[in-house]
Amino acid sequence: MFTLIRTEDRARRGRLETVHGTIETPVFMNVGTCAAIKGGVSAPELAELHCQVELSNTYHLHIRPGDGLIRDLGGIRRFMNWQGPVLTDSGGFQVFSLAGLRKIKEEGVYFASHIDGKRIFMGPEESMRIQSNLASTIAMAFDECIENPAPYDYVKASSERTARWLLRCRDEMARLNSLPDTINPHQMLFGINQGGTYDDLRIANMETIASYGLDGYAIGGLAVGEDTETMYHIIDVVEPHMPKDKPRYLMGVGTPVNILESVHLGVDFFDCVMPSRNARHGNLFTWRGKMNVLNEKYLRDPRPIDEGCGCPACRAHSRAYIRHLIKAKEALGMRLAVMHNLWFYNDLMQKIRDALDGGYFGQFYEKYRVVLGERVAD
RNA sequence: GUGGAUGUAGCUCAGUUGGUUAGAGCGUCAGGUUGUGGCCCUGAAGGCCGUGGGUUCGAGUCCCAUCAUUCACC
Repeated sequence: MFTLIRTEDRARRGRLETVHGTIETPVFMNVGTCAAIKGGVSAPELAELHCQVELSNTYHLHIRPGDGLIRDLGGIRRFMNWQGPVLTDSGGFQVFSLAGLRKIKEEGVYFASHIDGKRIFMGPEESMRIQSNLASTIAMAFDECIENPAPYDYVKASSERTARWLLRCRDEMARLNSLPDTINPHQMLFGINQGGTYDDLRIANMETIASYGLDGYAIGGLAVGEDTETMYHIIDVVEPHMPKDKPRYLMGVGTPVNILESVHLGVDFFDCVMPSRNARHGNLFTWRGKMNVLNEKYLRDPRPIDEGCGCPACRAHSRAYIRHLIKAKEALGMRLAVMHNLWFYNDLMQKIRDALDGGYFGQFYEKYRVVLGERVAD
């Protein structure tokens, strides 16, 4: 059940109630591909970082350790001891970004595992069955994610096929949810909009899938090669055609500024590997902009990463220490950096929600769309 | 002490029969990273080629001496 609490122009303050807890939106979902946040942050610690929704991945968990095993152990939430909601990505993106030797047909995709090269088939029904076994709160539709730019005719054929796959996802999900031994019989399904960088294909696709009456709608196929202005343009074009009373999810995006701009355009859900991946290489986010803590100027800097930050790294450790740990490839260095960035992203979303609640999101947006994209001065 | 081997970037090493401005990997410095393969990409700085002499139009390369490191044998 999704409720719009307040809007300011196109920006939305909402609430999604699920069987695994309530999600306050706009929200950033913390990416834990293999039922783990890379960098060594456990699920209970994730809660301390104010994470609301954990994101895991169908493709990776299907290959290892296997969705049957996770089902036997009570589903992914029990497996990783995460109390809150979980969103599982369908595997569509990974099939196209990781797997080798793929062959796309109407029934689904034939591809080779990136772990051992084993031949695997995944289609809409397989993806739904895996996600049902994982027993996530929200399942994503199985789609084809096309890199931009791509030829018009190919994008048209592909997005139409993805829409046909979506109906099969919906039907299979309904069947699985009605089975007596399903772990989460209330599993939700989000459809995914495709259409590359072509306005007419995006709109046609969105209008088609909006009629399917799903639990939420995602914009996929962005931040995959096109420039940032094109990405904003597509969101701007598609958003008016998305159901107002359903959550909107922009997949795989993005930088703090990307998120701010997209909330401004009416998006509710986000996920991105950026806070964790960048953290592992010393790129940290602060309220005064971006920082590379590996820079030599931080060699003897006794200050925390971001003064005023309440994260476990900033409460206890200096820039000099964290710089040393990452350079020495100590696991603790990555862990502290990842915790900081996840805390920052969750804090960013909290402040966005506060601004929407307080009716000053416009001012907040104008101020931070500039600051957050800059590099910290000192 | 005798004989051999090796000395080139911070480290490990390429460098053709002597021929433009001496290269690579790693490290360092600085960018990038968007539904995650603990990756990957881009750029930059950094050299009296152990030292001194010689041969030559021209030497990292050939010759002599010397120093250092190292191995073998006394």
